[in-house]
Amino acid sequence: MIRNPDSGPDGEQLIINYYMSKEVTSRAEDYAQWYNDLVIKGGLADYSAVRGCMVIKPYGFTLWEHMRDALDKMFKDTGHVNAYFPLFIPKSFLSKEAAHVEGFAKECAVVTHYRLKNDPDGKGVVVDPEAKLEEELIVRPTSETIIWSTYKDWIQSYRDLPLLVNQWANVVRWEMRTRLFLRTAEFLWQEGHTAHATKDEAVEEARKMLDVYATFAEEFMALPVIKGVKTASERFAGAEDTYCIEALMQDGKALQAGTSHFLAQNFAKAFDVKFLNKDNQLEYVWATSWGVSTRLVGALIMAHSDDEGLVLPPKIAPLQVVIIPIYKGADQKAQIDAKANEIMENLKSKGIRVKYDDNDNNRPGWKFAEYEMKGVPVRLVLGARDLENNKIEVARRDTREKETINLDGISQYVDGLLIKIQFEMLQRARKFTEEKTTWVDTWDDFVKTLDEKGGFVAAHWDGTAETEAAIKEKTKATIRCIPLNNPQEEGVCILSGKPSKERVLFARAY
RNA sequence: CGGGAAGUAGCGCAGGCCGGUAGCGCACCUGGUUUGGGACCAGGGGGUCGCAGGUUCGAAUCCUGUCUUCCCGACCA
Repeated sequence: MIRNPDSGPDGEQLIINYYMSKEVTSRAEDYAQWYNDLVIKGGLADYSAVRGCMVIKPYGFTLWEHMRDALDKMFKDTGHVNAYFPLFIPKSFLSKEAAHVEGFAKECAVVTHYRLKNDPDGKGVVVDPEAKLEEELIVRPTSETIIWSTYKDWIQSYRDLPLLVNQWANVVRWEMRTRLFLRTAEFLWQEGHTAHATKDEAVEEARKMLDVYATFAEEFMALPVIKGVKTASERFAGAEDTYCIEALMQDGKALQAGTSHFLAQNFAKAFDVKFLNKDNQLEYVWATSWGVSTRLVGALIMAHSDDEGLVLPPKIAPLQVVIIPIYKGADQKAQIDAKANEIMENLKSKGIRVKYDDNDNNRPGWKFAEYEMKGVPVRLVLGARDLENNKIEVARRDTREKETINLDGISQYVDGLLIKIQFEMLQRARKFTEEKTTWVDTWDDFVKTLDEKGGFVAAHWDGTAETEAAIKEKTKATIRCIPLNNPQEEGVCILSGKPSKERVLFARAY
């Protein structure tokens, strides 16, 4: 089935070359196609036989695992524990919170039957009409309802609080239009669901988890984000406040990379979750929920990659270093093998994910291009000439710079280089985001900036949903967020001219 | 869900108008020569042409339906 299973670090089969085509559409030519090419040809994911669903391939899943593991540790470090709730939600649960059902009803997959039978006409199987469920089940689009129906049983007194639970799961939202990683009908994510005794504590939790997301995005994904709060119309269905991290992609469009919701007592009231406080009085519980998804992989691609392929930040790259030999004949090969294996062991002992690709089926140039496509941060090239001079060629993926380094101390050098690459990727992305953030004060400048420059546009807004909708209608731009700690400043709304106290961030978005 | 395009070997495509039993490049297998930016020679294997019906002596080709993907809109993480 799977041919050519290259062996990666610890025997993982990370690189599977189904796709041998060499061309990636350039960003300038067709940004959307460039993105698709990278996902497919970079070996991250494939289309599947199921509409709107993708297959995450080993290389892409390893990337996700590294993201997941880092986040999971951060959740645990902030006092959270993992649990698992059912995929199916009784239909009646969804309708208990009015705003929630309204937000999700249009994109729910529904289970109506529990059995198939042989087609009486002889071909295949059909749904058995006798096996209709009394109450249909919704495939979770998110788990607030099933979780809060459970929390009702878990929470009696203030001593049961706070309840800090996270789950890693798949969810289904029946999207009209899907895009690999960015919007698929089924996706992987984590959803944290917490219960608190006080409003302040719940708000603090929502803000804390937003900070966790922002820290993760910057430290691991090298993705600078803006922390903010959503306007009422962009709020999560059932939330009182939705916080978000917003990131800017290379094409100037914004992408919501994570959200954290202060749910107030909405779900507690819907599911009747009360606790006895210290004064022996019953109160409704305060709630939060927060999540990031495999969409982050899409963000990662669009923030850093280039026309040669993926560019992955070292901390989460499935492979951090690849070593490629160049040799003539078996004698040279043997010498190079010995040195390459020594380097590989040294790097592994530093915890670096490294692969020595001495596969003789492909020549060096082919491998260079292949690992550039896959976004491996550092490439080491070791040839007979290098061995003679006690040198090695070091190439970094992000800048495509090559240099020749003394072989002594190469593993320390690479260790440092990975840290440097991680840091510089963040610096570059941050500079890009800053340069693509424009302060404008007039409608004409607003439209012109969106059309010609893209990016975030910081402008005054009168605070009404009507104006927000009108701006979206006219320009396709939405209010991405009202930044946290936003400076207060007198001004007038760019559209209505009414007074405003602060600027908000507009952008066209994914 | 509306408009447009597409589906033929693992990948990229030709053939289709004009029906007659499928071809090219890359990849793959064998042998050899090679290896500092996607090598070359020779030989070889692989496809019920997305799927299901229909028309016909005969369908990749014509007709109908259906599934999937891409692009543009409306909805959303």
